[in-house]
Amino acid sequence: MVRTRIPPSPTGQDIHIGNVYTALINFAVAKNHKGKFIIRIEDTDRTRFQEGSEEKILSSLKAFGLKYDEGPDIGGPFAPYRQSERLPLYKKYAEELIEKGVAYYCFCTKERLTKLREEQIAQKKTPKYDKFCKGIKNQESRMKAGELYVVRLDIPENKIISFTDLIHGEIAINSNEVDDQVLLKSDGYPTYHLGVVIDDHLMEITHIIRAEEWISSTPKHILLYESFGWKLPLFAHVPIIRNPDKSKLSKRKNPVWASWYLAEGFLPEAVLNYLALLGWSHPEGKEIFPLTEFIEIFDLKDIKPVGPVFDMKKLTWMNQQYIQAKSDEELKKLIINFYPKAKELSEEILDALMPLVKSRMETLKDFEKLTTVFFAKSAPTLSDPKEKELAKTLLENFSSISEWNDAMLLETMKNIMQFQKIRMPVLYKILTGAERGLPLPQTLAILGKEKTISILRDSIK
RNA sequence: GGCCCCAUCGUCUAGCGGCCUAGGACGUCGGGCUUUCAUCCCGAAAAUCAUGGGUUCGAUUCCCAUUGGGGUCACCA
Repeated sequence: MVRTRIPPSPTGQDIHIGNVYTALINFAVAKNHKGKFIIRIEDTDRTRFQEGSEEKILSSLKAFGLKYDEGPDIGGPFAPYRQSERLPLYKKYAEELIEKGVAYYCFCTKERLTKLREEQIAQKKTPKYDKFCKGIKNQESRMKAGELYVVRLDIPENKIISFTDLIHGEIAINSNEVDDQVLLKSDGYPTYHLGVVIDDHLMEITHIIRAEEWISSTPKHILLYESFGWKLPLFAHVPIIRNPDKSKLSKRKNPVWASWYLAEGFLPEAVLNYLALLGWSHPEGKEIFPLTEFIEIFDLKDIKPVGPVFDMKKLTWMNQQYIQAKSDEELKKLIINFYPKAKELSEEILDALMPLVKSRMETLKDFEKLTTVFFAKSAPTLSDPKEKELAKTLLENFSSISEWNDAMLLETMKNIMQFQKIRMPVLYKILTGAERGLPLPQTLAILGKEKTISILRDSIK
């Protein structure tokens, strides 16, 4: 049984879009193998903990359609799925490591650690803990005296630790490059390294699929698995999504929160489709395909190890494609849901608007600015005398239209344009305030004669 | 800086030794359609396959080096 997971930490206002990408891959691998996709909240950093973050993360995941089989809010056979609720476990395993002699207590103060690091940096050496506390005397009495301590992993010297990454292949790192990582913090919480390994094992995770930035700490994890005598899971490090300047996608340079994309009117399935195309391509060269199809044909080994740049332009195009593929009825629902004010319009108007609006929306947000004329309470008065004159002409001509439909309106407008030697944008400006927009005759036909006339009256006041 | 990962049009990518005078998509620029703007359709520009060495009858494809980019070096994940 394939089991994958993502371990978000509730330290931000929402889930990072890069994590949505990782979640997508985890989800696809699990579902492709008819396995389970799990969410485990890694809330072990009390200083960075943010209230409400977990709820937001979970709701975003749901909004994107990445339905998880086990998680903190829905439970599962390996509950609890929140690390803060599993504290005794980590302590127990940390002690086991001490007993086995592969970890040790450390009483070093922040000050000593800082000083040590500064010295090492001054000597142009890689900062590393000097194992000062390894085998130190009086441990018990110091602990009893209330001294703070941590548990550190005792990294062996000069040992090659290698593993096969499903995306990168063989990766070997010398243990000399690895620091004696703190496993259990002085507040009793585990660090990421202890927490993931224990929980991934206990929760029977088969594939560790995470971002590439974790490659360098994988040796620590492997050492832990070996120390516990546990079977190693499969590792796959997916590329890190980049800013246009190639640096790691960050909120300073790009919108990164999942809900931002939703709030901007991007469709979840479009975002997922776009994400799927990063580092991976459809065997038939398809650009647009549903999640179900992706799940069916996706294979981890086909992911390219290169860090792709996040291209908002292509995402926007993708979104537009998805909007166009919607039926009028579906689109209407999406719009009302996104922009509740749309309900002020009658069902009839909304229905008539859909085909007009569909090919002109890149995001759901675009509906608002495309349809302002329908929501305007009164039209602004024109100041330009020429425009005013034109408005009068329109008023006269429109008033005499007996059959108020787009064909008649177009005919009338064409005549005026020809006679006045003007182009369409001029009429747009007068009637809608903008120089372009939805097809004018249709717009006015939907608006109705009465409203159109009143706009023109207002404008020449 | 040490270590690790990576390297095909501006961007996402196809390519897994000969089919490549390198294909597709986004974007860009032309054109068509047309009542504006879009959609849609057609076309164009755009990569000396980072560079230099090998291996081979033959390298975008394999190997090495260099260069460049990224990641990582916390009681954060």
